[in-house]
Amino acid sequence: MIEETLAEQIARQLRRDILRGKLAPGSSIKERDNAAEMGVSRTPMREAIRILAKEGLVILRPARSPIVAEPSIKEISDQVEVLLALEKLSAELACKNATEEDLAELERIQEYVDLNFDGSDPLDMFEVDMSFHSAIARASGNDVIADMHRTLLERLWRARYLAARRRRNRARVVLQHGAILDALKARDRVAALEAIEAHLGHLEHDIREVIEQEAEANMVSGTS
Amino acid sequence: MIEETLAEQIARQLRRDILRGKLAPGSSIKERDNAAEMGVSRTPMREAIRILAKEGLVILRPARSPIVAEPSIKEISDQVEVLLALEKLSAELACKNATEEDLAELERIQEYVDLNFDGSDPLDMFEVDMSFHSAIARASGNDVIADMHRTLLERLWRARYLAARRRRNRARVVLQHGAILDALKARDRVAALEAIEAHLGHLEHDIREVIEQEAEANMVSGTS
DNA sequence: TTTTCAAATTTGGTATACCAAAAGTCGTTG
DNA sequence: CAACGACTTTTGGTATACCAAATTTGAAAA
Repeated sequence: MIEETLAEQIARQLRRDILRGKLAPGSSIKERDNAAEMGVSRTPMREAIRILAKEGLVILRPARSPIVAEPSIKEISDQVEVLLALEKLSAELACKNATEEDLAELERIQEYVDLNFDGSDPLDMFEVDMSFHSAIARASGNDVIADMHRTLLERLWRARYLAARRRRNRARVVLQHGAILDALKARDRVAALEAIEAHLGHLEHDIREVIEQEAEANMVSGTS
Repeated sequence: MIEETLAEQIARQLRRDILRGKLAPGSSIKERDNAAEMGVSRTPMREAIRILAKEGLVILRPARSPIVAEPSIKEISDQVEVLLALEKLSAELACKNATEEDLAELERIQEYVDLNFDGSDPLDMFEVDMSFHSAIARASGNDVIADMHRTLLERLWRARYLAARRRRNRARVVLQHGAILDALKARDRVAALEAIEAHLGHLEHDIREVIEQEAEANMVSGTS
């Protein structure tokens, strides 16, 4: 069979539309209409919706159309809180368990950022930043942590993207990543925790700011 | 429509069979055969399998029958590691955020255990123990933590059940729960962390012991 | 006897049709 | 004019049929 199932393709398309804001939060996703619109049957569309529900992007309600999730500020800040905790735990474990390949991977990413710091697409840089953090989670050697971390990054994609666009402080990011990397290479648990906290400490604040702004914008335009 | 969808009923039934060991790890779940066997069509069976896949109980392989997951010792110990971290984080947050109702709920469970300590069904006690820990996660006030915690408890159901059956040290459990509860009520972060660690510290060891025993048993009977 | 290739079977993916429940609508009645 | 109720529409849940890919099997050839 094909490498990627039709349902997964649909899910990917819908996910893109949702994260890019093309599908407004709160809008309903009727499996009949959407399926017809995309020229597929209801079966894969149904499964695609379930996939996105699992990812928290859409909400399944009994006997109701699924709707695009509208993450509240609390939900997002809860997610960031756990993301921070997971990453601190990762760093701690990585000091103990990280293989040389794990560290090399982190270094490779950091080098890439160094070289392409200027002139590269912000969205590209953003993806690289995500991959750096994912690599830390993987370096913990704990697959459950890596999975949960990835899930949270996915769910926070939109919020993080908005926050990252806002602040063009990539120089700071590079420095902070370097501090984390150095601490991990030295297997210095305390330094690693501090570096992580310094780096992600701003994240919740940034995200909260962006989300609140968006909430206000919606308030006046009446998309509540 | 009905309260519980047919797919969910099937998922519940399959989950029971898997966790109780009725469906051996590694055995394949063919959606055609299973659907016919249970007298339903493939559609809800298919969805049920996806639900269980999300829970980690079955593995979906491209172009292959789904099989019952056979969690390795590392997977389980990874899960326990995260469970412990989440619960410590919960306790820490609960010291700050727990409402009076949260604490009352914990106290209610503890009282129930006190009263029904003797003479009650071990499986019943086990469920109550799980609910105590879930309540701690909920008391953190962070829904993401509560969700992840619940997911981990579900995935660890079988391992925890085996471990709990083995050691009939419910007296110790009651005492340790009491210590946790006291620390939370006093909003004493350090004491809470210590109490959690003391309580769950044994868990990984117990589970590892049980799982290794089972692995050995499978080794000789050749179910590998 | 071994190897190879093609036909048949198995199995998951997709499309379509039908059903039942919930919500929306409109008319009737108090 | 308001409120209640029956009818229609909408929508998700389920069953069934068909398709394509992957595996298996068996026969033929080297």
